[in-house]
Amino acid sequence: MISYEEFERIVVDILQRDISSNSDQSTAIEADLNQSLFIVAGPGSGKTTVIVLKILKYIFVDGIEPESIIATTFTRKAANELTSRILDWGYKIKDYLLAKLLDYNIDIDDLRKVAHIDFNLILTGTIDSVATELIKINREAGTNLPTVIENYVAKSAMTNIGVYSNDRYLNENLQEYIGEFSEFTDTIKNPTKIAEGILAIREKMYYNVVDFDEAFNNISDAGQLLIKDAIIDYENELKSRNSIDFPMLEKLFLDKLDTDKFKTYLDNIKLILVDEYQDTNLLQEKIYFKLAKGIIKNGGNITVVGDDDQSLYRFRGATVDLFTNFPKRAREQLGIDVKEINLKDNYRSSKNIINLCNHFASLDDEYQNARVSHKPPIKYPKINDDKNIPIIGLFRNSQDILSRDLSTLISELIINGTVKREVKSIVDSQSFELINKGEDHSNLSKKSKLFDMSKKKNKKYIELSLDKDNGSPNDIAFLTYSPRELNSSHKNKFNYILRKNLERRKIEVFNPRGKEIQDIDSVKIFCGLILECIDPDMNILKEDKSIPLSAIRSMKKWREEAKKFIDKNPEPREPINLKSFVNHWQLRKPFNLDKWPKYTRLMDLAYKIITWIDSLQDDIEGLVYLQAICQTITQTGFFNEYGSTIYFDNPTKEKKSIDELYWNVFIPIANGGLKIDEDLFETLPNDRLNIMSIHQSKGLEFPLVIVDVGSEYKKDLQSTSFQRYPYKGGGDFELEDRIRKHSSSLDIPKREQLDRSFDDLIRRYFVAFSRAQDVLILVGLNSCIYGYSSNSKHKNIPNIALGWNRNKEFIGFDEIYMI
DNA sequence: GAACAGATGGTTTTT
DNA sequence: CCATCTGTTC
Repeated sequence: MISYEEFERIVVDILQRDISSNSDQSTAIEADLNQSLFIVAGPGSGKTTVIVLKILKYIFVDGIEPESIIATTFTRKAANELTSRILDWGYKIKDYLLAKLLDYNIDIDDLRKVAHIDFNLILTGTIDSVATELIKINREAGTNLPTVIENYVAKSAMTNIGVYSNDRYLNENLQEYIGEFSEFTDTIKNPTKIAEGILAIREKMYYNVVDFDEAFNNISDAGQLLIKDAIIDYENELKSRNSIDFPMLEKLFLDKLDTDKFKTYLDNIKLILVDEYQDTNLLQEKIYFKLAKGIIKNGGNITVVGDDDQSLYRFRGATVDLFTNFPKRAREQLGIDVKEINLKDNYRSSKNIINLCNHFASLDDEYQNARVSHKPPIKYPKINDDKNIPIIGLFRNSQDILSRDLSTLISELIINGTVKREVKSIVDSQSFELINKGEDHSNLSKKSKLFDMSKKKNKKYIELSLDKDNGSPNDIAFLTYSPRELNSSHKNKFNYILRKNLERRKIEVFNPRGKEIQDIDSVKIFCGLILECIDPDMNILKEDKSIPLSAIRSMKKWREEAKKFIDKNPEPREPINLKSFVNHWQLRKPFNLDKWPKYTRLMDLAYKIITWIDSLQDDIEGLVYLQAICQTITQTGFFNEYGSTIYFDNPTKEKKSIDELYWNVFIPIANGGLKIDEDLFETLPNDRLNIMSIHQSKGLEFPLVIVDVGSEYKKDLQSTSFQRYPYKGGGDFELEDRIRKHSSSLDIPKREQLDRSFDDLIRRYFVAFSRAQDVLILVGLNSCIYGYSSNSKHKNIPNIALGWNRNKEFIGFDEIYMI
């Protein structure tokens, strides 16, 4: 339709993107239709731009039909962004071309072709959404499409059908087998946890394409036999309801691709583009390769884009080797030559931040063996650099002081638009070396010339500023290993203290994952009130000896809070107040009715109780919590005998139906099995400071990024080591190894479990550091940098995020300006 | 209410 | 492994 040169010109004119200025990008976009590509795209290298322009180039220059293109990515959020970018840019170019063709009245055929382009026909989405869509389009006439169930439904089904039935959870062999994947204990007795364990094993079997029959036939271990039974029962239950879960969906799609119905479809596709390919697992690779076979026959190509350094989804069966070895695997299985392109120019971050990221990625020698071979460092293409602020360190003696100083810094910056701090010292590699040798604190300043600034005459200052017109808390992100505000024993963690400090300074914080739903006050009262009504003296609770103690504790707490709440005599008091309502329920004494009903749905009781709890009806966050609870009540009712209904017609039935509610609704809530749908929070005002886990920050960027590298580490404790310096691989890696033995085409991972654990940690902090555009602040306790003293010995806390390597050498960073 | 034994649980993340 | 909670005993 148009030449590539014209396409390039239009992109400059209409989209203000100069492709030709970046040779890596233009090679990727310009490539011929039959040239498959392996694009290694470092952070901030504009990979979405490349993907979108590559698609548009094939449409406008090569005349490829949009319906013969598939583009997938890893998360729904990223998929939405990709789709809207394609539509936005695609229609901008189309409109421009139409106007131009009309003006000059060049070629009526061309005009017709351009006018007919419908970008909505490009199949974009996650692999699962694409699978669902294609299964739907290509289904046999008259077949019923299965419903895909969400994780919490799967968990409830596995708990009920797989673990609770036949009292499997009481079997010691099963408890021990699941316990083998736990770091600290030998047996797991909690039925919900056992169900999670079985689901994890099963999911890994799917994702590593294990032959189930073969694996199941060779079992002798009693625990494994029970797992097999649980999996079979679970799958039969789903089948009988025409439901599938996510792993089954991908397997189904792979199988369907072999059927005749799909043949016509495969004969017509010409391009598949996969983003975030480093997070692909074997099952997904098989799907992509099967699609690619058809595509290559049609003269098209498969292009994968990703960054091995940002692979964070091992828990989903992702294997970074599939990415690093993609050219080799494609040659062997598809018989094609794939061209490797490195997008190394970074348009996101300042020079200092890029230097830090490069340095960080190269600190650890062993890590280099896990990366794409000969990977070039990230480059900084800009010439003019007015703001090149050094990496800043904010370290204090206690969490209180740290949160106070950090929150004053943030609030001054947001409220005044600018903030200035004196540089106390500069920690450089020389001082790192001395610290590593265990030098006395007071000796350091003498030996390392840069170390102590406080006595110098020319004091140094660092000044930060936010964009005057557009600056907002949104420009700042606080990244942490865990966004939790409370620990397992409900004690406040640093995130909580920080949030309180910020709120005191009028900075609102957004941290939906900070609290589990069972820690929300109104939820505790709500659940406590329901329990008070249905099981007044806890008789049923006490009788059921298998309820985990931790759940009993939480439920007792809820009841106490509920009783306190009843004593407050909340509104409404007419026609009946809360106290008498609960009383009537406890005595099963009808109110406004002739006799007590034969049965009541739990939802009906729940809706009545809500009338006394304002926050669950009025504020947005309350409504989200309420919705999560109601969902649990209705959805889990699906898989059990009484269906979230209490029967009063005979005492045994009443007891059993209430006991079932404990298992299906209240124990999961108490054990934290309930997840809140974060999309529902989107109605919240967006001028809040984000506290998020590093995972959540993937794909995002912020002008100012604060990374928590050690707010919780006072000592070198084993319990925190997996967050900073693992001493062993852990259960996930053990499971990975065991499942891989049975995998159809993947070997047992070559790297040791411990090495993989280190690799993952390095990748995580690489992602964290590379989110920053202008300023990166590392925060933590002083003990993380200067060590802690115990029995007058100077001790260090090894920490990957602060520049240790896996040989326990403290290499550190080039320079950190301590404020 | 102190001192102690025994139990308990421990991160992240997606479709 | 270890911090923390619960329950018991003096």
